[in-house]
Order: sequence, then C-alpha cells, then structure tokens
Amino acid sequence: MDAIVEELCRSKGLKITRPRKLVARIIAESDDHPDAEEVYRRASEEDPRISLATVYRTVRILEEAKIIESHHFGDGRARYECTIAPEHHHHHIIDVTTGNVIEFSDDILESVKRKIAQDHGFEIVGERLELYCKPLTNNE
Amino acid sequence: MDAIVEELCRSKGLKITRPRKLVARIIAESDDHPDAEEVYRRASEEDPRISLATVYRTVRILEEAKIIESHHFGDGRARYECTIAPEHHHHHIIDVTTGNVIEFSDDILESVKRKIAQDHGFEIVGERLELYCKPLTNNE
DNA sequence: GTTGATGCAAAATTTTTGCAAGATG
DNA sequence: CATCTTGCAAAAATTTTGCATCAAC
Repeated sequence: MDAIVEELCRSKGLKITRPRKLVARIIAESDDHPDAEEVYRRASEEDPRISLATVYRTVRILEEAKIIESHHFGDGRARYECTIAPEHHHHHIIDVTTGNVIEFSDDILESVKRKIAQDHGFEIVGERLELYCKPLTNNE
Repeated sequence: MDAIVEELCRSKGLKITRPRKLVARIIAESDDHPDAEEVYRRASEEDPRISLATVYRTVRILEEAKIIESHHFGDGRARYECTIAPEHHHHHIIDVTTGNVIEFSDDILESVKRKIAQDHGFEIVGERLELYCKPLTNNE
C-alpha cells in the first residue's frame, strides 16, 4: 500500500511526505468512507502535528492521482475511500433506513455502462453510481 | 407545471407562495442544472424581492417533495433539475474536457440496476449515476 | 386571525489560500 | 540548497438559522 502510494506520487513528481503517507494509509485502512474531518481526527491520533488544511490538500492530490475516490452521499461533505485494492471497482447501495453503505460490483452493469458511453461517443474516465434503497418487504 | 407543484405542496400541507412557484418554474425551465446561486440570479430577474436563503429553503422543500433533484457534479455546490416531465428519469454523462452535461436513459441499465438492488434485498427509492467521460478518439 | 413563509443579517459548515517555516529529493 | 509541502490563521464559498415581518389559508 505504502509502496503503491509512493510510486504513484513519485511518478507525478510529488514528494513523499509523512502527511501524505499517513492520509493515504488512514483512508486505505478505513472501510467506512470517512469525511475530511474524520480523516483528520484519525490522522491526528497518529501524528498530532497534522492540520486539517493539509488533509484537504492531500485528499485532493490523492484523488487526482487516482489513489482515492470521493463521494457525496447526500450529506454536505465529501467522503473518501481508497481505490488501491485487488478488487476495488464497485458502487454503493445506501440503505436509507439505516444510512449503511453497502458496496457491490457487477460485470453486466459494467458493460452496459461502457456501451452507453460508447454510443454517445465517449470513454468513461470516472464514475459514480449510488442506489438509495430500502429493504424489500414481502407484503407491501 | 405550476398546477403539479401546487398540488404537491397542498398535499404536504405546504403553502403555495410566490417564491415557491417561482423557484420551481425557474428550475423546470432550465435545462442546464443551475446551482442555488444561479437559481437565485434567475429568480431575482423576475422578482427582486426574493432572497438567497429562500432559494435554499425552497430547493430543500422541493427536493423533499420530489419535485426537483439535486446533483453534485464534482464542483462543490449542489445543482438542481426538475423531475416533473413526461420522460424525466435519466442519468448524466459529464464531459470532463468541457464540463458539458449530457442526459441519457437506458432501459437495460434500469433493469440491471433494479436486479442488483433486488439481489441485495433492496428496492431502489432514489439513485444517482454519473459517467465522467472524455470523447472517443479513433487513434489512441 | 393563525399559522406558516419570507427577508435580512448573522452564523455555521465545509473547503481553500497566503505566507513563513520546514522537510524532501 | 532549490523546490515542494506543511501548519497556521485567515478567508472564501456554500448553506443554514434566528427573528421580526408578511402572506396564505
């Protein structure tokens, strides 16, 4: 993980710093899509010198480097997750009754999306799919 | 259009006011996903008494009433569009080279999404699909 | 007339920026 | 040691709120 971040930073001419490694690792280790404030809180536990401004600057840089992704799940702020994982590519089901976020991926969905983009003369370079759902009930 | 807004407001016990009708109409007539500031600007031209706070309050109410939808296309602010139209349901392709937003809808996509939700034990009550794309080139 | 909505100004929230000091390559 | 990055504090941008006034029902 650290190695990948360092490699990606290097390839973009970015310096490898303690805050960058820390923020990237915090997000990689989190499976709950923390927002900037929460990343800052978790980072501060390990290195109290880090500032919130740096977290914001860093997540922007890491997002540009495709190391992390940001999402907006309806609340005002951006929430982050790491893209570096064997099977990262996925989307989100948000259970509106609980706020739980469930990740999923689907090959058919992927090809349908790709074809739609193609038919419009485009190639997908980024995307965002969120399904806001409520649990199925048997009688309704 | 006005009639639908009025009916929906009434059914929720909301008063039908000049600002509400105006904001709803502005958004219904816009095909460019304006943000709150822009809705305010357009509304002000017709009624200079309206305030930005009211625009924010009104879009929230209209969104709760399912009369409009909000989106986050990567810039910081929320952008709005009206849901009241014969064939409203659609998603967005954002051309990252120009910032243009293209709307599309696709029946196969719809059923794939519905099935995915079902397989996870959910029913879709809202959703958001954005494809960030660049134009296809023949040689790359 | 009551109740809910508006406008204003002020505050809250989220994010960005200027700049001096510090760390990296 | 030149350049990029950080931390701090201050500002910007977006959105929300308190309250007196006003409008809808």
